[in-house]
Amino acid sequence: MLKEQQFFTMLKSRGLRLTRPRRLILEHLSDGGTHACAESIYEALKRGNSTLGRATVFRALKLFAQLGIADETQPTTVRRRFEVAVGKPHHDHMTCLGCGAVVEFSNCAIERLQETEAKRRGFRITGHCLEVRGYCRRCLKLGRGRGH
Amino acid sequence: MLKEQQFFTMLKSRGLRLTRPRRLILEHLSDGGTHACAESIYEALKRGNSTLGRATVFRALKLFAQLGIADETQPTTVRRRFEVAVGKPHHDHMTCLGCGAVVEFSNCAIERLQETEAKRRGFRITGHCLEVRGYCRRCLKLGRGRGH
DNA sequence: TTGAGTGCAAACGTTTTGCATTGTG
DNA sequence: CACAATGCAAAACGTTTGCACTCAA
Repeated sequence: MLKEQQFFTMLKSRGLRLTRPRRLILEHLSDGGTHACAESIYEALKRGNSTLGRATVFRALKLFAQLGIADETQPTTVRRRFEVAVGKPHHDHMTCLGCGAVVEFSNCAIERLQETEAKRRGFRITGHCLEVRGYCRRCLKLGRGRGH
Repeated sequence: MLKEQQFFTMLKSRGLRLTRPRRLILEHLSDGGTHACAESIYEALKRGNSTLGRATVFRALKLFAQLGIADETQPTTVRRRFEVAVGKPHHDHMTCLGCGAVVEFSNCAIERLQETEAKRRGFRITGHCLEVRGYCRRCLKLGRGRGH
């Protein structure tokens, strides 16, 4: 669990400040347990803190993600993308957070393991999406994605 | 590859019609190769077909997905969700298309295989998201999710 | 000829941005 | 006291919807 002192240090080293909203939002994200969205955090905190703005929550979450304190549960869908589902070999994606490049890959063993997990739960799979996030070779060479 | 006659039959059996925009959009999705979004399809087709409307593309893509002709490449994110990334056990999701239920699971072997694929490509993983879509035990019992 | 499908524009819900104000370090 | 961060309102963005018109069967 992240201590407030650690948080303060992380911010300070980048010339950033530990403010009341940031403290509250991080606290809520930690305690709330499961995957929270900006709106639910906003609503929860707004009750006890009537001046909080939505934009602040969005800005804080983005910051936390950049600092590696928080992660997005699902990959960010900017625009919905579709592909023909008939007779096409499946593939997954590695998305580079540095340059946006998308590396495609496929691995049958992963698919088989998914199938195993699904069977165990009586779940019938019709499709899946695996998105790996991180930094590509080129960005790592350029020094991006070092501190995580 | 889906033949036009097949497409026509699929539509007709549901009282739907094979229209010029639908034919063009499906064609583009097939030929275009990679994951297309509504906007890119719209722009591409707009050039040769000046009366096409954006809404038509969105409606067609939704229809194709319902018919099983097309699949969404990424899971649909309504609101971005975040979780604390420090000292929390990772888990993935199985989402039921019948009732919306989310089944959580985790499998280290899958994670290791991802790592292997990443290493092979010089990619450094900072996170990932795996969403399996299909039908849960309960919905299957109720007869949902039978047709392919 | 009928009603499914379209194009347009306006509405929607989530996220971002501009800017004057606040408050941390 | 400087300037990072905020709250607000307006803009931006992808998507959906209402409606009169069109066109496939």
